[in-house]
Amino acid sequence: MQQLLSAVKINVSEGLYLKDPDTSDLGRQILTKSIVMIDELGFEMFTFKKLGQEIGSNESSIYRYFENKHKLLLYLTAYYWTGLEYRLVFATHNIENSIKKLEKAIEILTELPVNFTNNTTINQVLLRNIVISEFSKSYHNKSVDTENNEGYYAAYKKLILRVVELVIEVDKSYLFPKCLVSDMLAGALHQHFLAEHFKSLTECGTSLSPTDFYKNLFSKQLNIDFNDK
Amino acid sequence: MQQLLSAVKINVSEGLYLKDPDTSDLGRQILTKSIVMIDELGFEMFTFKKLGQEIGSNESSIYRYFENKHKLLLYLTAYYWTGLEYRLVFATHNIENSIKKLEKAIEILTELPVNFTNNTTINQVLLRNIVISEFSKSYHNKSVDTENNEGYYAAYKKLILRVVELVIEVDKSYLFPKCLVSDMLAGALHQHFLAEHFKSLTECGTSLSPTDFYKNLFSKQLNIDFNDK
DNA sequence: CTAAGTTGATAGTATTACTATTATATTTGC
DNA sequence: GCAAATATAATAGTAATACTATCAACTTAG
Repeated sequence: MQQLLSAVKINVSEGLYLKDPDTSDLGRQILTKSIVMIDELGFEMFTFKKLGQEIGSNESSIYRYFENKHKLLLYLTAYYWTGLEYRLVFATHNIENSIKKLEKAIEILTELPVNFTNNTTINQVLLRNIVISEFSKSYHNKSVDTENNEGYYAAYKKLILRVVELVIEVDKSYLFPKCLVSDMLAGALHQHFLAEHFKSLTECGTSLSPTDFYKNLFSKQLNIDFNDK
Repeated sequence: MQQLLSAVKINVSEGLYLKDPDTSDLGRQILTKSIVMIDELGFEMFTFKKLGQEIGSNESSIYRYFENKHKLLLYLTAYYWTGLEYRLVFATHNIENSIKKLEKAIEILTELPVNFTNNTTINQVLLRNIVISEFSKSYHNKSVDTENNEGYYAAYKKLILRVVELVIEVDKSYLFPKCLVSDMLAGALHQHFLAEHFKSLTECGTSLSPTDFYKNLFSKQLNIDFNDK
């Protein structure tokens, strides 16, 4: 399975780049180092000039891959959500029981990842940090509707709707499957953030995790028991 | 009550401004117009220079009130959360039944506001729009821990912890009161945003609202019925 | 009436977010 | 092995941002 995953090439919406960064050394270096630098500096302080200096390349060369840093962020987050969906599909495809399936889905969407592929270009752990802190900035802007039309959020939406199907499978009568799943996906990021910076606002920490919270939440919402055999 | 509320002066943490904007004409104009402009342009496109031009004043004069636009955003959002807490306290203080109390709290925290005070400086409706789109940006940055220590998020935390108390009053045995409330407060903003820009990811829209979702959520989590008499 | 405080106007700096141009490598196709 | 195409590097330049500093003008309080 590990090998299977490492062989998967994750495709990201073409509008997000000018030139596919996964087809050249420089492109892959842009991905690798931008993740490290955005994690380190935060998105606002991160610039293409600084990135160029880090990778011993030139600002203008980076602009040939990405129109601007916002598009790069969209690329990285789309990559993240697509990767999560792959994981979800692989991890659940051979589970028969739909409750067990949903349980697995919750785990995958709420847990912090380890580096789950052998991909050496993209550091999954740092990428997850970026998604926690920066993803909401990618859609909280005035061009969100245009960008949504361009399909830049397709990976995120697809992932949510896939889990919505699982929820419906478990409880057809539940009124808010979309709210519940979209709440969980954004909420899990938020709870991880609170656990790090606003400890007084969450029970999540060393003994309890967002996964525990959302499993409990889902089981009561859908009137199911994840501990049943 | 309306008069009582309009007489309330909302105090915001002193570190957020260099000079209290509520003590001069220019200061109040900064508040009034910045809300309109941030709502219109989005926070990134909003600048003190443009604001100065709008209110017929000078960039440098605005800098005498706020160190930078980030501090202004923190001021505005702190003002918003403080105002919400006032509303919550006034609306629940004469309710005996703790379930009814919690129900009221959910309504206040998840509904879109009308202009609930006579305050002519601050447009509550626009301010709420700003909170929906921009609040998460205010804490998603590298100085969040310092700013948290300075008390810049005190209003937000106080509000959450007040509702956490209500949850505990209703169900002492529930494991995740803080998660539940912090999830709701961020989640309600998120659901309103989805309803506007990602309709496929939420049931919230014309017939169902975030309030409906979270009332349903809380009632199942805490095993209570908001429709009981 | 004077002193203190408030505002306005102007100027200046470093940085950002690009675009354009040209030179130099490197790859590839034949 | 060479020409052509492509990729990268280097440099320069622009408009805008996010400030800081200075000084003059006006307002207000004692």
